[in-house]
Amino acid sequence: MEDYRTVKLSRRERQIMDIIYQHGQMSVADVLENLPDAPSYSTVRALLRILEEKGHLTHQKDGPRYIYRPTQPRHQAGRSALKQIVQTFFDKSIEKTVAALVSDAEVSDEELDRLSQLIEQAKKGDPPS
Amino acid sequence: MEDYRTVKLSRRERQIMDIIYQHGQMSVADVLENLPDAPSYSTVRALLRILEEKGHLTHQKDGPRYIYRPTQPRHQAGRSALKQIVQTFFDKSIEKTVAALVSDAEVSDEELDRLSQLIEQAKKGDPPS
DNA sequence: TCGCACATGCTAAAATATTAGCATCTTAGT
DNA sequence: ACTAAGATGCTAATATTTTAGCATGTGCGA
Repeated sequence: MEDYRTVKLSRRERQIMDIIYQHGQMSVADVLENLPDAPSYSTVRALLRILEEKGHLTHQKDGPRYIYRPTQPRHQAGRSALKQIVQTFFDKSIEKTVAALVSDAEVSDEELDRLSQLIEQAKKGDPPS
Repeated sequence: MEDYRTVKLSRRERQIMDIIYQHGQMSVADVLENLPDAPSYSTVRALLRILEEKGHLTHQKDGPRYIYRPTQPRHQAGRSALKQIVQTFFDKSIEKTVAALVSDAEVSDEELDRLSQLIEQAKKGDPPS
């Protein structure tokens, strides 16, 4: 699946997708609150409708209002987005990418330990065939 | 510094920035070649000019042609982009992000070993004050 | 139940992004 | 030095995005 962030999406559309992925699901009002340089309510509604037409969102009714959420699962969208970043900025190298992540200075020793475990598991759990 | 991918950039503008970050520096013709749904030469030139006006690119002359490259260093832009992804898709968790990276199945054992080393170094090299 | 608050449906205007074309300049080779 | 190939400067048309406004529907509390 193609990363929606590289797909033919306009600036506002991308902003909205990002916000909704971050929160899981949102009403129009929720999106409006979280949108930088917030436009009008109507504007947000129009964009949500377009994103639904394009197949990136669905909505369900919650009382009088619509609740929107992504059609593509979050983890899957995250993977694609990550892949795109790795390719663009880190020469497709997982190593360089992780290096950038852990050099953030705000990563605690506990977290680093958990990362070590994570990698050990990856080694055992998914050996090359 | 703000991630240029979340900044007020149009679809084409972002595409171009990504391509140039991926390659380091490029001529107009280079960009054109690498642009999906390639428009005309003039179009690409116009976009490069706009991106330069906005401060995201600079150019220098190389013989008869312009060579464009980003004003913000690649590693810095990469960090910002990564941060944005971590926030949007992985609940700001480095751990979840790395988990997604190493579960890619195409990560070799050698690479996983290097990752382990990387994390050990991070633990020793940058202890919390 | 009734009405108000607040939601959506729809349409259309304004702003911005995208594109192309022509005139002009500059380099590299003859 | 001259010229052809190919680059940029500039301007303007087209397409798309972004926005707002008004009419209409719907749920919840008095």
